[in-house]
Amino acid sequence: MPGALPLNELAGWYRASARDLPWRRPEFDAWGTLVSEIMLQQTQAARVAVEIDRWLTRWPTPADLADAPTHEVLRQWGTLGYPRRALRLQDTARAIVERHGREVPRDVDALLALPGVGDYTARAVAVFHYGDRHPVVDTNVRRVIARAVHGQGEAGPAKRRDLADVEALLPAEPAEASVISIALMELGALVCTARAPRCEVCPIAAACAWRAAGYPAYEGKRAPRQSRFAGSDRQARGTVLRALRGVDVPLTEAELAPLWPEDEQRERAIGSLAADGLVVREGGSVRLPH
DNA sequence: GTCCCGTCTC
DNA sequence: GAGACTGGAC
Repeated sequence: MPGALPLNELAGWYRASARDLPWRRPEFDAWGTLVSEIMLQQTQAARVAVEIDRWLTRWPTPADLADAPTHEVLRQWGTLGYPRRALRLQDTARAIVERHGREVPRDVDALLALPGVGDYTARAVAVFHYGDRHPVVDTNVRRVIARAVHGQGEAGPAKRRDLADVEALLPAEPAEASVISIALMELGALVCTARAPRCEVCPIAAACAWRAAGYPAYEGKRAPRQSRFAGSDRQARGTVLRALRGVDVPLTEAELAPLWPEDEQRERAIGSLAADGLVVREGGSVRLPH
């Protein structure tokens, strides 16, 4: 087992170099933290940063979002991507109102039970807002640990085991553990990046097992190649939903047809959007849910 | 064109 | 464990 990470160097680097992001402001409450973490699941921080304040101004509490018309929630979600997250966020707001007395739960298992909240998001809220001690493991953290601790260039597919691995290297004190978790994420986002790591400015380069081994090429399993977006069902779904966000009336199949001329794929896209609850078919028309 | 990268479903 | 799911950056 390689030596321990220099945690003091890492924490010091974070304090000096962290980006000034809205959700790191001290006045961000538990709800704001949860909303921002859901948005950050699939979307770059810079894009979330320009949307989060507008969202929280409109729906400052779970009760406000629970009562909102779903079509307005989808419109406000805009082009953040993966709009099923917006539906699940509203479902989560309703669950918080109904099951948790309008307060975002602190307990990790209660958070995990909320729709759209998985291993990363549940612990991010418990750690970054409530200050509890848990491993917060996203892809950045897994890559940093893979390199610095295990001497591997890449992390390979996510495993449950990763949580225990990270937990083992966190300081015992919850506040210190929280800083290390956020610092590992920030290091992976800014310095220990996937494609062009900037080892010359890395605060833990001297202890990095991958660097010490001479940057061996990664031999393990890789995530499968992502299929093409152009011409995909994903693109067709996005095209239909974008059109519906832009109007406040249902669109007929005839109005949608020119936007995605291939009939079979357009129908499949509308059908899968309806199955997800993102659109409603009514007669020969398609609309956003009320 | 390639990469990004958490949750859910199967 | 594998694949679906968006839109934008590079």
